[in-house]
Amino acid sequence: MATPRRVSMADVARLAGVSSQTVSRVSTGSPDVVDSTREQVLAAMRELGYRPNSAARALKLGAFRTIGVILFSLASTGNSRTLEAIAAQAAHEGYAITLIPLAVPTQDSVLGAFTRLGELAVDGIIVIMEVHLLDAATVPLPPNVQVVVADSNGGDLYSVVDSDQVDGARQAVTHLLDLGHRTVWHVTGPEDSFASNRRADAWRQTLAAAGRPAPPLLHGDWSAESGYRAGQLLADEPGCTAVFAANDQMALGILRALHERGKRVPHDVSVVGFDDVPEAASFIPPLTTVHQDFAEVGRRCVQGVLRQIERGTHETGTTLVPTRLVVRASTAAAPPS
Amino acid sequence: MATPRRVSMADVARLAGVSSQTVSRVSTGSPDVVDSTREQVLAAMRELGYRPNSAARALKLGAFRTIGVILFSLASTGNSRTLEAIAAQAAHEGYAITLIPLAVPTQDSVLGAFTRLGELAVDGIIVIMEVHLLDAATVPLPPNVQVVVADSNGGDLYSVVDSDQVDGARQAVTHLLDLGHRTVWHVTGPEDSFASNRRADAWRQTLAAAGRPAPPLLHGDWSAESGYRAGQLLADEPGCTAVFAANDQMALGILRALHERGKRVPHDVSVVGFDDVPEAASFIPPLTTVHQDFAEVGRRCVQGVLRQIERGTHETGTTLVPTRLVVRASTAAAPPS
DNA sequence: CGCGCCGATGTTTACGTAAACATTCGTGCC
DNA sequence: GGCACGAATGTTTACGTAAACATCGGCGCG
Repeated sequence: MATPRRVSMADVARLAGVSSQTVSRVSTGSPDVVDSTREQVLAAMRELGYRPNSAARALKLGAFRTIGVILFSLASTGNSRTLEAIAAQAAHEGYAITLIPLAVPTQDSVLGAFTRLGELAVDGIIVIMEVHLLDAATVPLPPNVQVVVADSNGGDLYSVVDSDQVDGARQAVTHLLDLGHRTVWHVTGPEDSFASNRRADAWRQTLAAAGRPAPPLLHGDWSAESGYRAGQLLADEPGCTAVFAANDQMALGILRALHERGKRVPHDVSVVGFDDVPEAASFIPPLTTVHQDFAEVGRRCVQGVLRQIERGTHETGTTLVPTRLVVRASTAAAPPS
Repeated sequence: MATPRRVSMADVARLAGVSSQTVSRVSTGSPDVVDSTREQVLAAMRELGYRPNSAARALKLGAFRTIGVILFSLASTGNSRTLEAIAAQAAHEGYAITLIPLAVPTQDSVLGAFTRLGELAVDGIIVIMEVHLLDAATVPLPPNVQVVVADSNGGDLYSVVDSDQVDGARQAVTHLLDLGHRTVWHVTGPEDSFASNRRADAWRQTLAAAGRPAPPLLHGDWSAESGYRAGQLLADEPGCTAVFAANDQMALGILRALHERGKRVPHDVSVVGFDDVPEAASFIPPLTTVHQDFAEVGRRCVQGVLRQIERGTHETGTTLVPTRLVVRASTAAAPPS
């Protein structure tokens, strides 16, 4: 177990017959090294199996080429996919990702995560979470660390990247109205979710703009089970011919409830979801839903942080990634009344 | 933008009127500091907002309290959930997670990831991936970095943690046979997946042990769409009354195909899945499936790496996490023939 | 032909921490 | 009461890197 001391620049320098500073120059890609010397150094590196030590580099530079990602749960498709895109884009830019999962979504734990990331000397932070848990006044962030927030509400304090929830919901509702449905019922997500609230707001406004009455809101919690319960209620509403669910899981539950109660989709009731999870195309029937481009959200998060890191500026404002309605087989013209 | 130089131990020491070494002792929790002094130092830390610099600490100690996680995709529920558990457990043990996503699952890219993690001075590595991509002979791992592999085949070279695929598949098939089905069809995952292969092997062996003929294998790729295609074939097989799908997504596709062809589940055909994704309970009908405890897999991965890190030993062998059949409404007694 | 400039490389230093070693001081024991 | 010991704290040093500064040598130009 005797750890054979790591190969350092000094070792490489000795073998190559140059100073360690020249090795450093080669390592950082400085142009001030003549080709022949560079070759010699590279050869020595190869021979010794030299790996730069990022700890020493970080100590010297005060930066790690690392982005911290704080999130609460990976259980949702959206978070997973966003994280995956973040990781991929960061890797592409030569940055590593340090993941801080939060056991509970409280402000205290977010604070703790910021603290830990501060110690870890990350260059930037991406928070995948509702922003109401953040409060700039109490968060002791190192001043040179930049933050981008995904899946959140306001871009007042931080730079925010999000899917265009409002337009997605609008497309969904409009689609149903265009099919001749008199109005559209809505099953919403948890009350403390901004994404859920924005979708509900857009649903209400779209109905209002079309001069249609808004049926009472049904409350779910993103889970298929909660959608199932809502679906049972909807099945008993004789006037309900169109439902917009705030996500695909709840839509799945609604489909099952309607099926069990003998309501045919889309013949009797049309259903639209939100997210476009890969399985949505295989629901019974294949689900019409609003596609979110999580990969793009992740990419823009990384680009946003890196831009701020490079420029040393702090940005605010919201970047919206377009959503689009994917029409499948769960929606059809309203039944003749 | 003038970066106000970070607070260092020296600053704290000056304010507290002690040497920086004493600050270091307090910071590392050494017992050789008298309480009154410790209090003074802690007060100074609070006042200045001191944060230990993990880069310097890592440089000094040669270790980071960081675990690297290499994985190919987060798209699958299993990987996401496993990663989440890994992150949670690691955080609990005071370790950070550095995520390296692989764009392509080739040996070269795994090698590159190892190299990067080597530079990042991680203490251990967890690989969530098929192990056939690893080849100890060619992977230049720092000798003091420990590796644990999840979701893989052999524990010859590394310590492996996996769900008990074999027992899960056995339970699924046995359940169907016990219901009176003459035999069980199987829709398998991608050919290069060990998990998929093990489930298929166990399926075959369980049938053989029961003296039943094994129908031809149907090949899928984990996706619901591939399950749908397999389901279309199965719907045309008059003798097919029971199907075991290698994951829940494919089971979903099968359910849709059977539904479209007028086969009733479970009345005409019973279907069992694998994974127990949260939505499985809301499929039409609710899916009987094999539950995997991804959280436990993640936990054991972390525990395995940390144990090796602490002891400085290299372990091999496989740890199996139990799986269990969850019976819902997609399976029933075989129809009278 | 000599001077100055610039490109290539070497030397020094600092980053923040913790181990190793040094020092101080009080206490107990002979 | 002096001496040895050990607990508490201070001093020195090294970890590996890269910036800042120093040096060296060659080449162009007057």
